Amino acid sequence: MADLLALVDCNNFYASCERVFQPRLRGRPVVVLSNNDGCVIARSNEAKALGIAMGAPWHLNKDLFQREGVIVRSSNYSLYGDMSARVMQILAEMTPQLEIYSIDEAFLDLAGFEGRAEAHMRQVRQTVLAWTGIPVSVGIAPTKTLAKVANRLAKKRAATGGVLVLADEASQTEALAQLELTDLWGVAGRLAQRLVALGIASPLALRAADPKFVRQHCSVVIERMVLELRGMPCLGLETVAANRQTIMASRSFGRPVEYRRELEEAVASYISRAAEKMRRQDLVTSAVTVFALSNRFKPDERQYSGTHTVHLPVATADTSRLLKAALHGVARIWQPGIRYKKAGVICLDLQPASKAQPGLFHAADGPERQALMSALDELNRRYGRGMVSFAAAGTSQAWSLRSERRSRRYTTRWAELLEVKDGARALSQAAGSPSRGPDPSQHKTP
DNA sequence: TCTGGGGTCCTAGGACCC
DNA sequence: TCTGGGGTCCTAGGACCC
Repeated sequence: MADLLALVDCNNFYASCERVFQPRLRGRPVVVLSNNDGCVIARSNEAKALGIAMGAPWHLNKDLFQREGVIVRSSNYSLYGDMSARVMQILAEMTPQLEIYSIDEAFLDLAGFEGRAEAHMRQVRQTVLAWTGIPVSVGIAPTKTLAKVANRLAKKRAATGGVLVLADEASQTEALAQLELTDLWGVAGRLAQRLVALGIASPLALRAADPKFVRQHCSVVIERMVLELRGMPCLGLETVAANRQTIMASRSFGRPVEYRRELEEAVASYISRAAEKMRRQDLVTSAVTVFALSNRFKPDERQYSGTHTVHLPVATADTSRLLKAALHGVARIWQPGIRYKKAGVICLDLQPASKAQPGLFHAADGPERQALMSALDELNRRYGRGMVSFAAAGTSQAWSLRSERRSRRYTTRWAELLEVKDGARALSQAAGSPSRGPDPSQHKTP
């Protein structure tokens, strides 16, 4: 039999956290609201029983909340982050391998617990509850997708005592028979519609589907899902946290924004938040996306979604440099006459500041560019395509060495990249086009 | 008047290369 | 200059998750 893994999921996490510190909330309907108190992002079981939906806008439900005596809390992310760390700490102490999947979920490797997986996880569940006050549910199965299924049913069926094992095909079949397509992890409305159109109307039908067929008509994601439902693991346990790829800062506006100045001010504050986050994590970015959207809830207003990415000559987490780039982005996407509802910035292509790669070789259009293009060909021949790439930056063209992370499939080491960089500079100079970008050798990485 | 914020992965399609 | 196939890279956008 395949190794088992467990999914531990905190019940109604944010609502449970509030209860830990306010015992009077126990047994009563509790909801937690999003940042601007805009909509519901967590509900206690009692609140769910009242029919309050996830994401329900507060302003449309105020009356209901009042009538039913629902206790409404603003979110307190530092509290939730702290509680999460305590829960994860306990899980890590009780099982050797785990993947922290989100603030309130973790996958645990149960290899080595043969024959006592369920008993062990009941023990874990009791310990977490006793030491933190947070109730959790546990699903145990051979694959992540089935563990999600088990977890969902463990939450729903009181008789399970919060732990459900789906180790064999018979129990898996029985479980899947009770679910809708959209109960599966990774299937939401659109995908479910597509599957139904293909004649696949239930989780059991999906399990029985031909993997190649669903890949052809949907995607490789669904193909994997079919195999996972059959108990064949396609999604491994990622015990080492992957490096973050993007950092975003965005907000909805309390009232529509109609002046460019206002949008610029908002973007400036997002940039400073994002830059702060990056510096805290010792990261730098080499491209910033700016976006701004109209109000999608007002179909009679003109709809607009503007987005523009600005490539930076040097990877940085410096607020003023990022701001300059972002304001350039605002200039590109600004449309007068739009009532903007939301905007934000996304810092892409994150790299550790200590390993940040310096160096872009700016080139003008025209003959110089031709010369650099042939230099690029030469580099591609020498080092393989993709090592040296070409990026548009405003009206000029920029040469950039791709980050080690982006080009990991070329398995190139840092020393070799330096060699490529020097080669590129030598070539561009030989081609009669002095590099006008910052001199990479002068650039001090922090 | 009031409807979250922060992520990931995948695909399609165009540009460009050999 | 044209032809075509095979390939990479980039971006936008869709879909999903918590």
